[in-house]
Amino acid sequence: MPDMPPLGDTGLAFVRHDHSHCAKDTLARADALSNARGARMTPVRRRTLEILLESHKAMGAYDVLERLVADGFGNQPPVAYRALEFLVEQGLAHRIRRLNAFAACMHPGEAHVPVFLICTSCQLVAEAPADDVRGAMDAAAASIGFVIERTNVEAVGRCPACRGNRACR
Amino acid sequence: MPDMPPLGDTGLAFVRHDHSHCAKDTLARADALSNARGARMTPVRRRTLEILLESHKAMGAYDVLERLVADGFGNQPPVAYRALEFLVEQGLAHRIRRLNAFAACMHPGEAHVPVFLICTSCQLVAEAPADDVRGAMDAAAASIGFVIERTNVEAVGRCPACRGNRACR
DNA sequence: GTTGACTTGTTATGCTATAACATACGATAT
DNA sequence: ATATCGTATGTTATAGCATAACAAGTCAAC
Ligand SMILES: [Zn+2]
Ligand SMILES: [Zn+2]
Ligand SMILES: [Zn+2]
Ligand SMILES: [Zn+2]
Repeated sequence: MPDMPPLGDTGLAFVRHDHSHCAKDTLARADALSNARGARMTPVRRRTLEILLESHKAMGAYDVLERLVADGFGNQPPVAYRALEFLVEQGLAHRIRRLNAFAACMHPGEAHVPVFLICTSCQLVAEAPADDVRGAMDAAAASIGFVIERTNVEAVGRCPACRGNRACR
Repeated sequence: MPDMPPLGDTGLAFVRHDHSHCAKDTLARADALSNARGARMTPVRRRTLEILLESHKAMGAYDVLERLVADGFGNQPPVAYRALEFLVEQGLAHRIRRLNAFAACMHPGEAHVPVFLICTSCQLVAEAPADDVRGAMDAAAASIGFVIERTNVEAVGRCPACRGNRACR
């Protein structure tokens, strides 16, 4: 694969790339990770992850549900919410609170602080590497004796492609 | 005021302090700011800010609404949402997405990147100063050509008081 | 006093999320 | 084998969050 970005594939979402390979690879890593942990990657859960991996956009639970229904799974909200909850717990997906939506994790198994860059034009969501963001937050918190357990760090703005295009996609 | 924290009152929410003074002062600054800008601080809007300022907790729109109703304002959701929207636009309140709730800004008029520390035990929310958090985010974004417009940075964890108490408050 | 911009009230609806219970499945132990 | 137990899924019902759209009131400028 000659014109793929290097392994530090930050912001891959905003770069033209072989997404089918990208998705397949991430799914494989997720499977391996689940196996190694003894977590049960059941059909609904795996299908839910596949659906999230179809694009670098975030999906609402009800959108995921629609897709699951089409595949013959139960058609009530808990079906989607439970599968998504499992994926989030396993670090295979992230919840994007700003969008009330979920996105597949592009770095499953790698220790990383998810920082999301959300393009307001094309709706793509990239997971940026920002370990120093977490460092800065820990420092600020520590200065007042607060101990951080979990974080949500999200930013909306415009991706390189959309800033280039007048009309955007 | 001898035992008040110094002006860099970060994490004030987690420190015992003269909150009535804290609230009155913040409200006064908000009023001044609105005046200076020609923004219309109408009765509902001002009352909404007062309600948010009653504590350092975040409040859901429907909780705010209940209070507004008790004061004789309209009792439909848009009444609360519109007032809250105004306050957020004017930088007098912040939306805490993780909680689907709103909190008064404790630094109105000061340029600041809101970083919220949310205690899972006592529900208090502090606005920490973390300009280097924004710096780190901008750097990460810039490295892939993304331009950040707005951010949500939130952390849940435990505040100093709650870590000290076995049973918490 | 009429116009026009803005604010508030009100109706109605849509979207997001979870509690609670029933059923099915799969592994383990007797 | 079959009883048992934990886990996963299906299903019903409801709770919680948010906004569109229109009507009615307010206020200042012309
Ligand atoms: Zn991809
Ligand atoms: Zn991730
Ligand atoms: Zn205070
Ligand atoms: Zn603030």
